[in-house]
Amino acid sequence: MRDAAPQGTYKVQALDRAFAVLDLLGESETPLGLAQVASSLQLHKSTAHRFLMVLERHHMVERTTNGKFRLGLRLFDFGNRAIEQYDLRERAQPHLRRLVAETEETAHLCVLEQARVIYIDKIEPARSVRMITRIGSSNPVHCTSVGKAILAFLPEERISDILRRTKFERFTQRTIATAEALRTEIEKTRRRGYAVDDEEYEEGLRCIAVPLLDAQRFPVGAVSVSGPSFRVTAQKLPSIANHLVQCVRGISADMGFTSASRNSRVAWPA
Amino acid sequence: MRDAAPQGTYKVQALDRAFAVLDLLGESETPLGLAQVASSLQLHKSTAHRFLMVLERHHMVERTTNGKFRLGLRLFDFGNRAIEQYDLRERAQPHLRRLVAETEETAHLCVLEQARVIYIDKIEPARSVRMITRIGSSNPVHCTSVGKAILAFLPEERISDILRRTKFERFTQRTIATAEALRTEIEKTRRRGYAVDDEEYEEGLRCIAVPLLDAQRFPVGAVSVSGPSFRVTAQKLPSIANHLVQCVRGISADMGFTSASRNSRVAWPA
DNA sequence: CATTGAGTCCCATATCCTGAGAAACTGGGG
DNA sequence: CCCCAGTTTCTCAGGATATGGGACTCAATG
Repeated sequence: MRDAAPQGTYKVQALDRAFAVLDLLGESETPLGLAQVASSLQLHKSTAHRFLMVLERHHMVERTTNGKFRLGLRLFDFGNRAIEQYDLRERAQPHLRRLVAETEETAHLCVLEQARVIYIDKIEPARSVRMITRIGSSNPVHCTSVGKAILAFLPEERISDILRRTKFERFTQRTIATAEALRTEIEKTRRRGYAVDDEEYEEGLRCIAVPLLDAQRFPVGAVSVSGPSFRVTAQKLPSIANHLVQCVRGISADMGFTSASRNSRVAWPA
Repeated sequence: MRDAAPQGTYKVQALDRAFAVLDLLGESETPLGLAQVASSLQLHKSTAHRFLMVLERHHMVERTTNGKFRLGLRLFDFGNRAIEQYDLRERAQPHLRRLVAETEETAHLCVLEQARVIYIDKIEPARSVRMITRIGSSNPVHCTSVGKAILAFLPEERISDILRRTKFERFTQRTIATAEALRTEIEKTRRRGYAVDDEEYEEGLRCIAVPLLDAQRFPVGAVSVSGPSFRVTAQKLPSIANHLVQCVRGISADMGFTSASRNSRVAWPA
């Protein structure tokens, strides 16, 4: 769905196909039968079958009792290992919880990957409309507060690279649809220190984000607070931003991102 | 590490290799360079390189700033999707939290996959020695309370199948090392309704588990409470077991596992 | 400056994957 | 009970596809 045509200089057909299978099963709400997989991906049934058997041997997919396929728990294992290397998530959690307690709105923790932001954690207030975000999923930068927050503190070179790769898809009336508009928005963000998404991604949803800077003032991620526009009003923005800044400061301290530049950045790449 | 030789009738070399790469990166504490990957897996430099490039294109691995490779966040995405299909985890969480509050020990939620148990959630008490379990990882059935709890309520056929496939690796002095011994242990578990792991997996760690039964009284998982032996004493076992039973009952109710047998089990395979 | 080791890239070859097709199931309905 | 349609499983020979030898670059080291 996201990147339908995985082209590139290096190719291993079998891998592209295998990931296409996993993608398909991941997108699907319900488990799929062999025939469905084969036809969806235009694979020969015997090819699809072989792939599924191999994937099953690796526990990347598993079969339900009625013989259909769905994603396997090995992926869950891998996912946890992957995220573990970012101990950011773990360290940030207590701070996020406090933030949620203070604001009573949903908080997200994100990092930038390539030209998109990935949600690596979400904390929801005790009772609230449940947000539809899925941890692990990614969004474009141009229509999210976290995207703009990170963008604003990136070196110019990275910014233009990312803007070049962004498609500026429209989601609502207010979605920022051009690179120029986003540039002025970034400027604004940089000045006031926090980014706002005012129903630019979803009707009725307002978000506000602050970047998380490492010792070199490089944005390693961002924290946001999101809620329905009628609760997250314009007047409340500064107050929420303040909570966000406190939260981010706490995380920075925990991560050892003190202003004194660290001697090595080996363990903490962008 | 776990299953070093992924043999089977169906084979796709490229996939086996790709997963070996992911495995390697997942096991490794630190990111690895191309040369390390190639030599660890006995792959040619150029082969390893191509795989890593393709995996990177799919975001299954990513490069740190110093050019080394580690697991990518796409895996995190997949992992979350995989676990989402088990809404068990989500539903169970509040109950687990309460259980942890009551017992002040760590709680785990597990399911059975093939012949091993997989930890799909872990809740830790506010302050406690941190347990080393990693969510998503799997353990054999014979040395864990959850394994025994599930085993005890499985149909005979499945039990013998699993016992046949278990290697009865020893971890401590007390590890149950034979199928016969495990059988009598299972019998005991069935009678008293809860399973105990008395330092059978790790020195000084005692666990107690209760199975989570669906409407057909089929064990879909298990919940356990674990803590240092000096706190989780023999006298406390019945009391903890009681909390566990309450917890599991709550989850069952939430999942709709009422005693009245449900009309369809399509959505809930083993 | 030579040397060593890591990473990137190209290309002819043989290996490994592909997909046609047939067999084995499954589960309705007549 | 039998047949049929749909699905899954299995086999095999041909050829597309991944393989790995090797050349090249770059950086670090002596």
